[in-house]
Amino acid sequence: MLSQTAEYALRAVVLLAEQTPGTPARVGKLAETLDIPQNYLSKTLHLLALTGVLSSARGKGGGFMLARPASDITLFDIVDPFDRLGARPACLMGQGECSESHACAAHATWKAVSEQVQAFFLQTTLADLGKQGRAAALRRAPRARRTKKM
Amino acid sequence: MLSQTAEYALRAVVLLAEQTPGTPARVGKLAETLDIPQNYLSKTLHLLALTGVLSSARGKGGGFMLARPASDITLFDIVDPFDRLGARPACLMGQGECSESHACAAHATWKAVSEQVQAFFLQTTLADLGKQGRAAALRRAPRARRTKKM
DNA sequence: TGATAATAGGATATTATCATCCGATTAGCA
DNA sequence: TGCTAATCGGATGATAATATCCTATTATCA
Repeated sequence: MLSQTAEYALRAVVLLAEQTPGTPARVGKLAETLDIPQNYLSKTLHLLALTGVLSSARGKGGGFMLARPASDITLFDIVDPFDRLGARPACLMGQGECSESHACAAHATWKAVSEQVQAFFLQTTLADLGKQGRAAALRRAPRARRTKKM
Repeated sequence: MLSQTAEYALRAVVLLAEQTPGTPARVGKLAETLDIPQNYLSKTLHLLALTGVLSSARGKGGGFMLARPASDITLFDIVDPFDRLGARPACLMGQGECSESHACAAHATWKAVSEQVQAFFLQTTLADLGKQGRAAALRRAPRARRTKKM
């Protein structure tokens, strides 16, 4: 679903959200905890600093930390710089223009599902991830109708 | 959302479903119509023939055609050989085991959305794609709450 | 039975993603 | 002001996905 890079970013930011606010965390420590290549994570987090999700401090005692409250950071903010969730052509079949009027074969059916995915990333904040218990407010999906063949 | 290969497969099979049944279509013609590299499409369709979705005939007058009625072929059947939709670890954060008991931070929230996506592929058949008009039976997703920053 | 039209499929090239290396830059502290 | 700890970031290497090439195989038809 997500690229490796976006997944790294997500895991690192979730970890940062658990840190005591105001104190930056070193990339080396994060990378070790999460088992992610350090230099790679460094660049990934750097990009998130450029987009305003994180703030970074160089030099001794430096590191990365959230740039704003967890409740103000959506999963979209974290993932989009890497996976372009927004710019993605919503069309399943890769058709250039696939609007209501000029729809591809899968358009109508896919659109509803696709919007739910986008809404999830746009609406879920870092803070929401903490409260796992009552997060099942989202209604469950219906069970699959057929079993796989193959 | 889908890999290039899976998208090619989907578009080709949709086109095959529109063909008059019983008469195989040549890869060369399909590739030209869909603007897909011919040799690449050839292998893609060959794999679908191996999984039983298509049947193929060699020699003069040969080609590919659906192996069973369009209403018996789900999008999952077409896409899974390439993108392993089923085997995909359902965990957003790439955590190895992410069950109800030992859940990652995003588990509960993501699960509902993820299941809707899977259900879409499992339930939607090639035949369904034809009837676009009334396909909006699937309820619409709620509108996004926040606007993007960046 | 030979010519022709089609898929079958291995080998290989191309491209994008993922990852590493290492020097440059910056900030804190003695 | 020099030493050290950290990010910054370009260059480069490794791996997987995508695409092409070319020959083998199979079936139809004259």
